[in-house]
Amino acid sequence: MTREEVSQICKAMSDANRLRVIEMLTTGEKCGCDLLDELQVTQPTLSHHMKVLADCGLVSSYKEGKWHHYSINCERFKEFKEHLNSISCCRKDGAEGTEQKSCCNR
Amino acid sequence: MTREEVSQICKAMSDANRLRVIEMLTTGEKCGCDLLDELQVTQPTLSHHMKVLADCGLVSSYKEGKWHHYSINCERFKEFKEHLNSISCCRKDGAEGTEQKSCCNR
DNA sequence: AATACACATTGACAAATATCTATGTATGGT
DNA sequence: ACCATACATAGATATTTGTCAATGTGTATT
Repeated sequence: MTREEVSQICKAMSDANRLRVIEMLTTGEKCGCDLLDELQVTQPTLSHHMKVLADCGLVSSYKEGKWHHYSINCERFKEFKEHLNSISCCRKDGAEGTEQKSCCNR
Repeated sequence: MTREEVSQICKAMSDANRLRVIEMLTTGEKCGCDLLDELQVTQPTLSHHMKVLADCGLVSSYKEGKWHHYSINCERFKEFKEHLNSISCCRKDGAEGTEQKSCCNR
């Protein structure tokens, strides 16, 4: 997963309404109208948000009659989480005594 | 961690330059000038990005003489990753046979 | 004191984003 | 055939964002 892809997914998740959608989808797939009931936005706005979530690959959908069913793209979401988990914020070597107080190359 | 906090952190990570900064900080703390050497932005722009990263709590800093040393706030970053990991995209019960093809409440 | 360096702040601007209203397109029911 | 529902698209607008040039502040060096 490239840095651009990570940034695109983060951007998709940076909106509270879209985060809410993702939370709702964790309990199983939903149609747009179900999502719309819970959010304080108009239908075109939801449509826009779902496109953003689909474009970055986080959400999949299929059409059945009138309804579009949305669900989390589990594989994609896992890739994303694993990428973040691979970003370590602590030094891995056990040498606690050798902390470098300054890394500045000057 | 509230949804607003998650969205704020995601927004901070939604910029490729800021993601690059986070990657660089995984190898240890850096001063602004070190970061500036690697990025294709001016100093005020970097200053802006570092403020965004600091405001959401992802990055800490301290001043030493002329230099500001930046590092990842490990605790905060871990909180964030754990929050994401807690968002499951698959059903947990082992009942593969009972997949619901439609969740639409209509 | 004068200069150089590291960084923040201010103000400006273009691009991106979230949101809405209005409208179009299928689909299903009466 | 008509109407209601579910969703997308187009266009408009206000806000946010990324970026820069100019400038200010503190620190170290000469």
